[in-house]
Amino acid sequence: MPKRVDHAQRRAHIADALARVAAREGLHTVTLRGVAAEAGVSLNLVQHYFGTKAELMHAALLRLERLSHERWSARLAQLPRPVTPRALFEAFLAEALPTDGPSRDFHLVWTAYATLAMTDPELAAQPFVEGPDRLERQLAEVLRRAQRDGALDPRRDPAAEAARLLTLSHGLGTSVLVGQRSPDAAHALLHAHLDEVFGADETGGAHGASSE
Amino acid sequence: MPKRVDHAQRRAHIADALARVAAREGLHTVTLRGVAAEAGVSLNLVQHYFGTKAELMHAALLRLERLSHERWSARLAQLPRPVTPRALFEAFLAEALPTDGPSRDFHLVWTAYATLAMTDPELAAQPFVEGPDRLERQLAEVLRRAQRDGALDPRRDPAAEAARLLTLSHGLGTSVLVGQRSPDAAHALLHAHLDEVFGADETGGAHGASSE
DNA sequence: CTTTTCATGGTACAGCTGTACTATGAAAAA
DNA sequence: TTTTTCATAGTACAGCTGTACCATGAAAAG
Repeated sequence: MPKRVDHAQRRAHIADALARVAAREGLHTVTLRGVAAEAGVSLNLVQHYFGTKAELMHAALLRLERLSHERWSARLAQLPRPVTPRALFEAFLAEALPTDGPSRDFHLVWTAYATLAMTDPELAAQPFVEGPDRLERQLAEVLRRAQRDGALDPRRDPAAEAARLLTLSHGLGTSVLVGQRSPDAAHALLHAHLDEVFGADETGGAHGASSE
Repeated sequence: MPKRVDHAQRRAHIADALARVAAREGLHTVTLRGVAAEAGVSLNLVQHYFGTKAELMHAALLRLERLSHERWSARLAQLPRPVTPRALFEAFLAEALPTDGPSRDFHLVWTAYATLAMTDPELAAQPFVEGPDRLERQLAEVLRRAQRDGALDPRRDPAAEAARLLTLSHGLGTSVLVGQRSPDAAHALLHAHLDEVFGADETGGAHGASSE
């Protein structure tokens, strides 16, 4: 055998290059040559590790999903214990909104993929269904626990609240990406929503709906 | 002068053809030849009425926006008077979700355009900022009136509630388009949200969150 | 009737894209 | 050392895309 190369690493390197190009110029402008140039490799190398463009696109999507999942897990892991429901949802809110540059890039490309998947049946719609579904169940479970601990009004439906929060954050995310809302405004809105769900009406908390 | 032709009509015909192609196969697959074939005209005719592809794309977007605005106005106009806030929001909810085929097609293409606008600066992001902004102000005004009439808890912030409702409906719309949620489920969720905002908790209304 | 105007059609062309093919050189295996 | 294996590079090619150009015919204007 010859030079011995870590295939997974090479594929990740190229997939990341695709994500950068897509974030900068749009997913629809992605070409094999463009990705190769961004990755600093030859066109043939991209072909060698992915064969076809469709497979590259698919692999880059899977990588995006994996990285996103890992970021979320890492953020959860470094929450101060014990993890209060409110803290967990604050973490979610910080992760789900495109605030800083890298986060914005990720959400941009992810949204572009989702749009693609709406019409391209071969591009698996799985990530856009199973991913959110899993997150929704996870959040619903947290809410159920919060109810048992008395931190959430027992009259609320945990599943519905989880769905509403996820949907709201997603909608706010795209409104930020498109330039309708500032990240701060989105953050404030989602924060106010959490206040309402967790019943901060009477406590007079000085959270403020302004920036920061 | 020769044959006399209604330019606006020809342009609308071709723009509609673009929308159909985009709804069926994705906005990224749109080509001048494809649109021409869909419209049943020659390639040159598309060039003749739009000159460049960028202008065709732009014109089709403007037409989408105009048609959407007209649909919304028409739905508002045929509401039974006097228009109660709740009825108006029900109408909004019915218009904003991709339920039937045509509505799904519209939201699909609209979302694709929005995704494009996130990275293409020349494609005006205006429609995706000014449109929602105007709608948001409109809904906020309705909520303010509702507060004066005692139909809405005065402690609620009309602007924030309008933003939340719009964002929620948009998020639900994409979740339907991507296949995560059924139109009925989205409808039920938004309905429950309205119930909460308008305070239907204690009235015991039998609205039901099922498929109707 | 002539002439002009313009809607419509056909075709050509340069550029880019995905993909296939061939070559080379280095390192591991024999 | 010889052979094999594979990472990497270069190149070719057919297809499609946007755009420019030319042709034609009919209807309005003179």
